[in-house]
Amino acid sequence: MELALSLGDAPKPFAFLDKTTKLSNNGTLGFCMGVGSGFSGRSDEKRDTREIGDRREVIRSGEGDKKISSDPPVQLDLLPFSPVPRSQPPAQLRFPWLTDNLVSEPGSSDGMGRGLDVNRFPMAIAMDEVDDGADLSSPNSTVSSFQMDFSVRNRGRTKRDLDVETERASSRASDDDENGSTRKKLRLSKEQSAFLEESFKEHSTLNPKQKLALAKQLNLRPRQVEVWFQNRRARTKLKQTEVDCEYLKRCCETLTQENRRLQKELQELRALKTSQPFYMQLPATTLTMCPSCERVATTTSSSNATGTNTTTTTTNSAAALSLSKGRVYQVQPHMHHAHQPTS
DNA sequence: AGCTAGGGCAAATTTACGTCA
DNA sequence: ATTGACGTAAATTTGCCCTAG
Repeated sequence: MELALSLGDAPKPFAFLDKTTKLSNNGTLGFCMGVGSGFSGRSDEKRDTREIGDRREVIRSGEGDKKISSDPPVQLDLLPFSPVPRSQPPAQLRFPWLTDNLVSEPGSSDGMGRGLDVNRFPMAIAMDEVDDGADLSSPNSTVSSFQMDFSVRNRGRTKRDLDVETERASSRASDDDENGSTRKKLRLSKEQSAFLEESFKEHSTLNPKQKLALAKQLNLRPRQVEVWFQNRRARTKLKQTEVDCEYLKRCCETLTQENRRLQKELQELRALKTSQPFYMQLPATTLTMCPSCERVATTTSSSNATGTNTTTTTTNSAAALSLSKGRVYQVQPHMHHAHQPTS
């Protein structure tokens, strides 16, 4: 059995999962389990990641160019997962609502565009590190769907509610920046969290500009945004691990049941062999499993007046096993046979 | 090629906050 | 109203990897 570890890699549902589910429903189990490890595993593993299409493959240096299976069976669909590979400089990822919000809207008094009006925050945060470079504004940018959703979501709440909530978080952050003494831990407001969550759905990692833009947008320190994304990735991985664990448990149970069933069958066959010795008079049949093609060759030896006659037929293992039931047979492992052409 | 500094990330851990009995 | 336990999220620490100089 091959276990390929690949936690939460692909953003799409797994075809493999459907397959294994089907198999399980039939009371059998596919002997190929992949359990994902999307965050490239432990830190002590040398790793490299590369994006191929919308797929991300994890390559560990200790394994040469061997790739971990990219088809894990159970995927908790929590991940956006199209992170920027380390090996290449982060391309400008699309954050449509960000790019818009960073550009002063013509006719907009606050200059922050639509959506979260962070200018309502009384405390200005130290954003001198924010690069006001032109890269942040895209000529093709449009109002993002999230921004629309964000506004809709807040519609039921009063302006005062939002102000109070976000002010609490941001003012605490600003206080910390200012006095620099004891750093109080702040809870992000629901709006800030939701915004970060939406960003995370777009991209689970941020390049520096996106980080700064998000920080500015939410009136947080860039470090806070960075930490939030780190923790979010950790949470996602934890959840995925739990899901994988559950899946493996079920696999284990199924395999145990199958093992019991086979043991029982074996016992029955043995009992049959001892209770009905007349079967021994039948010509002995040798089942030979070819390790490469997994075909079973049955060799029947019979004696006649002129000598021993041996015939060999090749069939697939399932058929051979079903034929062999109720019949005395010998199993000879590792006997190579000449592959006969199959029609 | 080897070295170093800087940055980013994962993992582990700590700490502060919010909730509930 | 207070308190302690507990869960969770924010923040910190540590160590590794990668890249640029």
